[in-house]
Amino acid sequence: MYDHLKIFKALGDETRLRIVKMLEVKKMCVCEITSIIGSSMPTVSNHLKILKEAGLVVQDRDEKYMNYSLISKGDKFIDDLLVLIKDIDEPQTRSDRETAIRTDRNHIC
Amino acid sequence: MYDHLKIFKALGDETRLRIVKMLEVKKMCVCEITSIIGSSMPTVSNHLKILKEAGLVVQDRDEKYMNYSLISKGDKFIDDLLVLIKDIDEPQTRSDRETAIRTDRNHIC
DNA sequence: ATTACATTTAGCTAATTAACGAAATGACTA
DNA sequence: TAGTCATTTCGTTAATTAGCTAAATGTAAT
Repeated sequence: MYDHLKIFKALGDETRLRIVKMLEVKKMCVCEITSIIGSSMPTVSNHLKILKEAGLVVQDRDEKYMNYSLISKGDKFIDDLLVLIKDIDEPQTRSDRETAIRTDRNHIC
Repeated sequence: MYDHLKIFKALGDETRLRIVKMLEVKKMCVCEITSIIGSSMPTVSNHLKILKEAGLVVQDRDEKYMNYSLISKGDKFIDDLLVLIKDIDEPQTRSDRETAIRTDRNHIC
């Protein structure tokens, strides 16, 4: 499967698009994302893997947490795509972003 | 399902991405597309419906043929996305485009 | 070492998706 | 009205996908 197809497949899933839109506002660890998405941790972890393999997100460890964030300087196609996605403003993902801002990982994880 | 998700789902299928890339080079009727894609006409017709409902392609009748083409002036998100997609150059879709140029509907349909 | 966060695997549902052939229907042309 | 291109529907099959729980493993901090 070629890269661009992989990218569109990654984004063509509601849960993964929700995750991408949340990561626009802040870096998040798996358990924060899990608490907002409402799926199990293995499920969320797998979605993150798919996003990572599509080149959309990157991970870095922050002490005991694994932080996920949108890739900042990657492929031109992906950078431009992420700019386009920033303009998406839709009730579910907006609510997720507001929740994400209010969420403190020290209370959740 | 909200619009942007519908768009990514439409593009997250190899056959439909092939169709989009072919439509970059010319308007095509269903039987031309069918002959290049190699699926049955009902199948291709359904893919075109999905692309149409995502707002990516439009149709217009040209005599006995139904021409499909990429939307030229639509939603800003879609316009920008189609610009990004233009840069995709990958063996399968390139070959499709070359075939499309060489294809004469009067011989095929 | 133990704890905490994360990932992976396995085995399992359930839902969705893509495809087919065949047949009926539409839409338009000649 | 007969022919052609296109669409839709039906019934079916096969593959993929998303989700779960449970359990094992990895990784790093305390």
